[in-house]
Amino acid sequence: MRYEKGHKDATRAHIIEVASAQFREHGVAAAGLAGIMSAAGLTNGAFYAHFDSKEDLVRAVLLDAFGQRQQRLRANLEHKVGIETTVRNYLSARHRDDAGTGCPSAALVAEIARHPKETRGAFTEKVSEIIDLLAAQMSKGSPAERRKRAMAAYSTMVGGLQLARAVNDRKLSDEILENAAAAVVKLTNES
Amino acid sequence: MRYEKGHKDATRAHIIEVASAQFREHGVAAAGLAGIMSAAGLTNGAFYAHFDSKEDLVRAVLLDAFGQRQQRLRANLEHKVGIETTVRNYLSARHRDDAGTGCPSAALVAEIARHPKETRGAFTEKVSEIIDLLAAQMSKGSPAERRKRAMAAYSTMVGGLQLARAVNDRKLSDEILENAAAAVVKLTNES
DNA sequence: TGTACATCAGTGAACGCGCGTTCACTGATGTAC
DNA sequence: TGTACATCAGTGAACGCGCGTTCACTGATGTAC
Repeated sequence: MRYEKGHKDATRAHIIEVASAQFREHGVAAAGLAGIMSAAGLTNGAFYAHFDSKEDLVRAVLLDAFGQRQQRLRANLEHKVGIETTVRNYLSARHRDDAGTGCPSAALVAEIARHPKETRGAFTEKVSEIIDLLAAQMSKGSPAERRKRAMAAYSTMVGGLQLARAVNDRKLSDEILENAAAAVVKLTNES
Repeated sequence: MRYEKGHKDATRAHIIEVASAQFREHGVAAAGLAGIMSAAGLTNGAFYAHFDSKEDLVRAVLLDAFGQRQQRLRANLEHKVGIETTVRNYLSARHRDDAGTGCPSAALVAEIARHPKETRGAFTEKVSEIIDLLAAQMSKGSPAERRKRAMAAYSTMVGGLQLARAVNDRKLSDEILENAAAAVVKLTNES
């Protein structure tokens, strides 16, 4: 073999990594395959040795990006990090200003709603798992009540981050982050 | 004159109306000018008699669509409709299933964040006014406190509606709407 | 009153461009005999 | 051991297509003289 074992898998993972950042930063539609492949150090023709279509890549990116976020949430759970820390990190200036490595929901949710059902299915599954992880970080209430509050919490987090990103006024943007975070913290501390 | 007085203004308004629906339904990037113009009963060449560029149309659409929503909120205020009704209408199955006539923030916020600063400026101004109108509907708390809660409320509404639209599972989608609405109602009734 | 010209909303073909996708090809390696 | 062939990740040009934008033109009307 010309390439060592595992080379192709590594290349695939690298394409996903590059695409993941570009999708979250510029949106799926605005990130072209030629740009992604050249940023990955390859030519555009090689793409179809790894993926069936751009849509196939979108699905792979969603699973990968959400998977990374789940790992972080699981680590938080294991180290008994409070949900307030999770929420404050999410609704932070750093997260607002670095979409490329941030939450896939905040970056892509509206676009996903217009994608084929396979893509939406992958998104749905991951969002449901994220909601469960948020619920697991809460201390008070029954599991069912916690999941309900986690849905509201995630809605506020995703919406607040997006509004803070879109708004052209630093002060208003900071206020949205702060007030959304305060509301989520309050909500999650109830029983 | 070949056309009666006001004809051009009416045509412009009609293009904005058609574009407004298409942008909210398919996104700005996915809605092409040729498709918008032909849906408006015109040919693509006529576009530039009304707008400088697609970006110019985006700004006009934002001002118009938000303006319509402001009118409805002002009418609610005048008729002393409770904020619970506003919130329940926003986080409803009908609003979820009809993006074309719905909230421009929920449909376009992530895309707006990637647009030029003039467009973001128009968005910012309108979002700030919407937040004020939500705050005005609240009964308890000082104006400053109400505006803070309105920011959190709007974040939850925008995020919840988007998640409900993207998710591929009717039950989960309904739950997100319900739990986001319950959290917003609770938040807005506090002092 | 009749004719020549100006106005202007809208037409429709064309522009260059980047998109997702296809495909004949390359070239380094492993395998068969 | 030496040679012919198979494998396969990656190359790079080309495909048709739709995009935003431009522009010479149309044709019905109002205006000037």
